[in-house]
Amino acid sequence: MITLTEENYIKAIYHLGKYGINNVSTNAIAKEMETKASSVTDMVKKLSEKGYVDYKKYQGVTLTEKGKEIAINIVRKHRLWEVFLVEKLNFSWDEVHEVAEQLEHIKSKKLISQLDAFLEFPTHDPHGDPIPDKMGHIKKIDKILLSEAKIGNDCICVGVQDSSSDFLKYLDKNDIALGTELKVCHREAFDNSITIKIKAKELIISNMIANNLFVKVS
Amino acid sequence: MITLTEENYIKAIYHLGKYGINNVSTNAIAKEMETKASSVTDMVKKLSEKGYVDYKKYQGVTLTEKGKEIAINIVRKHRLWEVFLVEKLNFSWDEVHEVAEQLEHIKSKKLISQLDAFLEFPTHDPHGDPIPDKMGHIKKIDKILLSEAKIGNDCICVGVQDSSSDFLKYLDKNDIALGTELKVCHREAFDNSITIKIKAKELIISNMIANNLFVKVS
DNA sequence: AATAATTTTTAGATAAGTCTAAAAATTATT
DNA sequence: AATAATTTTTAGACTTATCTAAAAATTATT
Repeated sequence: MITLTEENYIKAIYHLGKYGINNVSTNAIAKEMETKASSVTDMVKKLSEKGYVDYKKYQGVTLTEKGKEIAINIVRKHRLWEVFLVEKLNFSWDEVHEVAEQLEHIKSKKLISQLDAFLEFPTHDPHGDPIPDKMGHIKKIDKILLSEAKIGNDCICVGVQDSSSDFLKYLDKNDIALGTELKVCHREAFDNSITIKIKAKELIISNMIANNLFVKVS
Repeated sequence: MITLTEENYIKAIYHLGKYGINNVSTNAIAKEMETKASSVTDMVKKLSEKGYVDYKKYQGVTLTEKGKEIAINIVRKHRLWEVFLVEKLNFSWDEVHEVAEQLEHIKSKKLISQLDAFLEFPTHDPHGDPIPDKMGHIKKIDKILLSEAKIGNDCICVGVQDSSSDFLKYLDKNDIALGTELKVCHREAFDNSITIKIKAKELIISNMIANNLFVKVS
């Protein structure tokens, strides 16, 4: 059996490993998990013994296939629950994360397959992140950061990088949601802020915002 | 903060205390929790320090108001989730318990109040047990055991005492569900088995079955 | 290449929850 | 009312996951 703590470590390693980093460092995990490096070393040894990660002293860890399977399943559960909370229980997209963090650890194959069907097999969660299917396959969409879009591009919002409450509330306030169409009008050389047009309205967006919003160029 | 283990002990004490027993014994809790009496003593001391139970050595425990509140909230969550599983995710009534045991520990007030609304404020779970409302009030219905019904009584099934998979499957097999109407035709003096009539069909039911099925005499 | 800075690991301690075995208290039996 | 049986508690040990502080290894800097 796998414990809740083990699941959380595996999930953290998965998320850190996604960005091209193959040997996830002890310190990175400690930061992500808000714990101490020494605790991470202990846990990493345990995960290694159980076959969830490959680990060599001082070299960081990489998920094994077995570990990756578990991570993807947790991500799948997390994202399906997020869809449920937004679609069925009227949560807003900045409220779902904490609750989904709890729900993702519920163990029942039937629960998840039925939930998936009940939600009509959604492919993306409320933040635009893809939901792995039953087999663990993840559909990648060719999204770019709004900060990388070119002047004149017509775009459609497809996801967020940061899903903190503050960022999502900012988007809500400015009528930016997934599916919103916008045009990149101007980039200010000095601070890389950009002017975008949503419907008729113009809006100036800081580089930091543009760096956390994914779009698809149409 | 209250731990998962503490919640489970409080729930067990609540269920044991319901049947008129005021000072729930260490051994009874140990049996219910499938653990050892010594573990119970340790935990009961902790629950007492935290103000969830009144406890005097060798005298058993009673839930305080604070403890009862927690217990009722867990019961509410458990039963709401059971309704969700049956009504929305097509679980059968013998499959819901295990999963609800996990879901009942999810902490989010909004989740439960929204789930309650989504399910249209159900008053009973799939086994006929009442669902406490937001304030912890529990509506009692005047149900009796089928074994206590008199010959000639017209009854309607309103609940089960035992909700083990075996018992519920037996009921399914014999077309007995909540809401099913039946008439008590005959009681066999020797073994207290009774003959009931459901629609046109007659069925002989052992005393053990009749002792676990709640009915309302109409 | 030697030293400094950083990262990682080890060693030992702590808290939660459990266990076994033995002691103490309660309840039942003669 | 004394003894037997049962229940409950205590004492000490174990596991999981955490921590601090110090040691070891790696990486960066001069």
